[in-house]
Amino acid sequence: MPAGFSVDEMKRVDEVVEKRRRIKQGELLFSSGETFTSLYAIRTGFFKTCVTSADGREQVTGFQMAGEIIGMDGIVSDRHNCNAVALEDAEVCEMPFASVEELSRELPGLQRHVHKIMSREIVRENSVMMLLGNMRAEERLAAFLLNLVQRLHARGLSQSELVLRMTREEIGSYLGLKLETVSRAFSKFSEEGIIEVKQRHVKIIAPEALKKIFNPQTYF
Amino acid sequence: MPAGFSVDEMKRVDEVVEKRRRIKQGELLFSSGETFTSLYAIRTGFFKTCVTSADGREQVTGFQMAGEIIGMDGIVSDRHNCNAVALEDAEVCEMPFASVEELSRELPGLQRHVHKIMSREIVRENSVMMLLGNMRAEERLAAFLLNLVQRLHARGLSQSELVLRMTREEIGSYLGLKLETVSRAFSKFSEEGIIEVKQRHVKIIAPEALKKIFNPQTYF
DNA sequence: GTTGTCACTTGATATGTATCAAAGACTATT
DNA sequence: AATAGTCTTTGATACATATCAAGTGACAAC
Repeated sequence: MPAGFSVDEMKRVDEVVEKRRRIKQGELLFSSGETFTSLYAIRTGFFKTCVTSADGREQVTGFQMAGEIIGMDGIVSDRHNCNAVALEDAEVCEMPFASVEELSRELPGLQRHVHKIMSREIVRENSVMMLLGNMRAEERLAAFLLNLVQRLHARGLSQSELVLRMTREEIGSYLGLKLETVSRAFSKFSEEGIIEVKQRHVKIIAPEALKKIFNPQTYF
Repeated sequence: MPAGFSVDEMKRVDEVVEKRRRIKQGELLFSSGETFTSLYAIRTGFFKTCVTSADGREQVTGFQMAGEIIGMDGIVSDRHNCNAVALEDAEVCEMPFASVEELSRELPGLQRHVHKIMSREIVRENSVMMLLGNMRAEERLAAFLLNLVQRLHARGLSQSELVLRMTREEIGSYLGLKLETVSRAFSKFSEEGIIEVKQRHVKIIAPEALKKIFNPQTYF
């Protein structure tokens, strides 16, 4: 994944990948409390990560797709601090963190890459905090949809059509809303002709309108 | 800060600290968009970090005190992605990130330490997401107070008394509440004899009651 | 001591989202 | 093709927090 490596270096990075692991839909890649050993690069499939409070409330902390790295929550305490659940059949590369650290001591490019991945996660969570703390339901959903298509488009998929891998409840958990509120926001967007929704199939008709909802001030 | 170094190693870690910088109350240590060069270790004082949306809404993303590291948001894009504001006169150590990376390639202990700090921030933000997404006003404030005293106590200060360095509005921004709601929650706790509040001076009378509010299920 | 400013508290009301409830739509199983 | 189960939509109502407004208290400057 990191660019700018020689053939030899690339080979060594490849060797860090210990093995591939297949995860079926609904299964856990890792769970909270489990000993941390590895980061995982998602090759195919779609995950959610979530934390659970002592009294059982669940908060989805992110949705991850092919090419993204999960497991960094485990580094601090040598135990995972969240659950990672496959939302569709998935395949990941297991990268023992000790090997990642060892090799990144030798390859500054890899080291920098690891740092950037963790920093990106911090910055992403900052913007989720902004969503949860300041935005209204429709703004949250607009931001969520725009973020999803943008990431899917970066993977060669459509800019305008997407298939949601998660339920309304999971979207709601991520956005700090109840599933009914998510459903109503979808319906509202649909009525306004901004999107077309058919179950989990979403077609974005008016991306500009979504952006306007997400961030009204930019448009006056 | 990291333990388990030899005298020589400790000396080299010390050398990474380029210079000290004093920040007056209300001033910025760094701001969003600014070029990222360094992490900062807080020696004394108290900071908030916050992000601002395009339409001017502000979200406080954290409060940081002596011994904590800020600036990791800047690594991913070589630009800072949040503002760091001193809430009281402060002194920080500037640690050029290039030097940190260089030295941590030689000292596995330092490397691990850097990784843990970033992972800790990811995990912290996960629990803030839980707060913002699932908890009610009083639960949020209870969690906030418990977290603050716990961190202050770890620095040798009282377990039960604290002086807030931030306004009700800043607490509210962090917790996704309006300042009036924060104020009402303080008053409620005070009426119930859980805390004593006198402006920014807070005395925790019944920590168990706070813990119970934060997490009702644990107590039945 | 007086004035001004800013932070905070408290009350009344408004509003957005949650909750409760029921029905409809899709998927998987048999 | 029928059935069960899950997910989703929609309506009616409840509730927590926001908003608006006024007043109080603390601190700094003069």
